[in-house]
Amino acid sequence: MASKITAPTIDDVARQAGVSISTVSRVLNRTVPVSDEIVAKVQAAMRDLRYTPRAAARTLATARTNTLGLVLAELVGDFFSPLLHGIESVAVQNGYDLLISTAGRRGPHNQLPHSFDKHNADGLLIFAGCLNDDGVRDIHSLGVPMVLLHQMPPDNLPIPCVTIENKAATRALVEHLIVRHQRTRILLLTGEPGNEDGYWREMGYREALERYNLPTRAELIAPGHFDRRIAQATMERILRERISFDAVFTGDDEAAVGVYAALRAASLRIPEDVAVVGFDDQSLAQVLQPALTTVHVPIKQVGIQATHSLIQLLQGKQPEALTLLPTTMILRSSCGC
Amino acid sequence: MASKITAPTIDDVARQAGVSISTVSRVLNRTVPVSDEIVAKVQAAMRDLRYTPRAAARTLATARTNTLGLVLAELVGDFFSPLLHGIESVAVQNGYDLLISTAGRRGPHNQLPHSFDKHNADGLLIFAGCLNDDGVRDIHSLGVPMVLLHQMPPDNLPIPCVTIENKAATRALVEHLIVRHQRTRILLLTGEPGNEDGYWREMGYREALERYNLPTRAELIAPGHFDRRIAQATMERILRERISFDAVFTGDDEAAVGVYAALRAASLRIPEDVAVVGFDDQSLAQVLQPALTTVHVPIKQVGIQATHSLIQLLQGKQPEALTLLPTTMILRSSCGC
DNA sequence: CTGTTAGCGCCTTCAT
DNA sequence: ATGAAGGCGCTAACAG
Repeated sequence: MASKITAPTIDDVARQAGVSISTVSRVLNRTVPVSDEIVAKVQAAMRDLRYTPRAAARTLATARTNTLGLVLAELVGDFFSPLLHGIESVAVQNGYDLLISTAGRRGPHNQLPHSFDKHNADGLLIFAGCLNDDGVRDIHSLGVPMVLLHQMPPDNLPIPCVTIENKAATRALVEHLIVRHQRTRILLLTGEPGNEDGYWREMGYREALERYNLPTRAELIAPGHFDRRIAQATMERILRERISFDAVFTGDDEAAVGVYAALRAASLRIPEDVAVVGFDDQSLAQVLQPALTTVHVPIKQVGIQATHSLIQLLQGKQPEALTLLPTTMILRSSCGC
Repeated sequence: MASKITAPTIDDVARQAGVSISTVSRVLNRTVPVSDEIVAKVQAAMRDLRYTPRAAARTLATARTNTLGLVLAELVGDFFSPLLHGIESVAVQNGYDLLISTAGRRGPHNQLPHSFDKHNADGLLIFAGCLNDDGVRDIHSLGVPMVLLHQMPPDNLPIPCVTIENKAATRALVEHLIVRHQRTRILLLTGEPGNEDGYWREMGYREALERYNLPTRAELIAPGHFDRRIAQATMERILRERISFDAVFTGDDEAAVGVYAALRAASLRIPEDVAVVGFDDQSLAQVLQPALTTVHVPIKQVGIQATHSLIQLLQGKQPEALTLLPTTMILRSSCGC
């Protein structure tokens, strides 16, 4: 395209080194022993010519792209960086490139972004919220290797899934509020409908209340959507309606930001008037004043594990069907500790 | 690989539709008019067979990958998400995929990550801190279309560069501290050596002091490296050494987090005892207490502009050599306003 | 408007 | 240990 002088090909290298292209290919791929002498000559020729093999040609010949496709919902937030970081580290370590794509923000779709058919990547890493069950089924039926992150496969399809322990951690957190800090009217800010993390966190919340014979009041369950603005709006409404509460489980840390803002605007003190706890332990959590009590999520590990599983799949091995990464409660000051 | 049954090719579609492969290719690429009737037949066949063209084959035939390579230093921080978001939006809009790669954290390298030769991507987006001057020269001499982000090309090479206005904004910010808030001993936390943003911010700082005949004291210039931990360590040292100061320009918002922590630990009040200002306007800035006065950086725009420039380059057009995006001061409470 | 054919650059049997 | 030749799937002239 840009340069008129066509880049050197394997033929150029072969000619320059006085060998056949198969030999060049062999030193390139170390697939078969080649005499040291020739290896040296070939490598010299490659260096001279500044030769680099054309990825497309190899792919066409081998039917492997050496590329992992990453499908994400939205490239936002504190969450996404460590995840990608984890994925990237094991991908490069295993010689894979990373092709990135976002599914757009309109919620789960039933198709991949059009560029992502099975021929651009050897396998797919699919984050929750990108593909609905139909979409997952479809890709799977095409025989595309894939692993799901924070989302269970439909119909018990044998698709590896990597996610985190949500329910028990939430229950422990809410019980902490009840037992340690004598809170009885605990507000729950939910995730978006269909979000599995949100679903299990809600289950954990309900279990904790039940366990201590506290009523589950409908007016104490409201949308937070793991979003600071939505959480703030919800809190403002609840304050306006004078619904009484003495604690709030914000669903995630991002939502906690909105909760803090609303509470501060209403001159309510944290944790004296209202205890606040989040989930994720994003880097934000330590910055908030008072520092946020939350649950640590090993998000980088999620990326690492998922990528490992995918690579195992590509190697014909059988990865763990479900990897449930442990989470741990982080007590800071916003709960009253 | 995974599926034994080889995926359908253009030949299968042609056979099924009763036409030649060129015709199929034509309806695929809309390069030449095809009769409606045949278009319909071909599309039906494609749908039946669940056909998707092999990207590698097209690439080999056309010498185009339809992929943009993104070279980043580290996938961390608030900074990176909006940048990637901007890049991604214009990439997909123009039919490009995104291949991501990190250069590792060991500072600028003189080579691309090995997977990133010119044959994997049509062009490269290179973020500051990934490639040193030698590296940039090298890639450029290969004729690879590229644009630099937050980094100027060496030797006045004609490589488009997209960056932001650092110096004037910093000067205005520091002058604000001087004029509005009567600060005279203003600490500067610098970026890493070689970081261009940091360099220009330091220049702005110096100009502001000069302009108001304030001395530039060596002990008031110390490393922050745009990193909260390093900034915090530096602040702790400065407090320990009882160096006197009444304000600090933290270099960026991330460093401001460390500064806040150190000042709080020393029971110094912001802004009464020490005024603090940052740079970037990351989402953190509003979360900090007191809310951080800073400079807004249109980081998503940087991504958008850079990608536009790269695409222009790929289209043979001549993009702006240097795009300097404007920044604006955001007055919040940490400066005393 | 449609079909035929020659590559694109590399890997991979198959010989040697 | 090395060379020769076919083919991966698609596009792009070139005919018709």
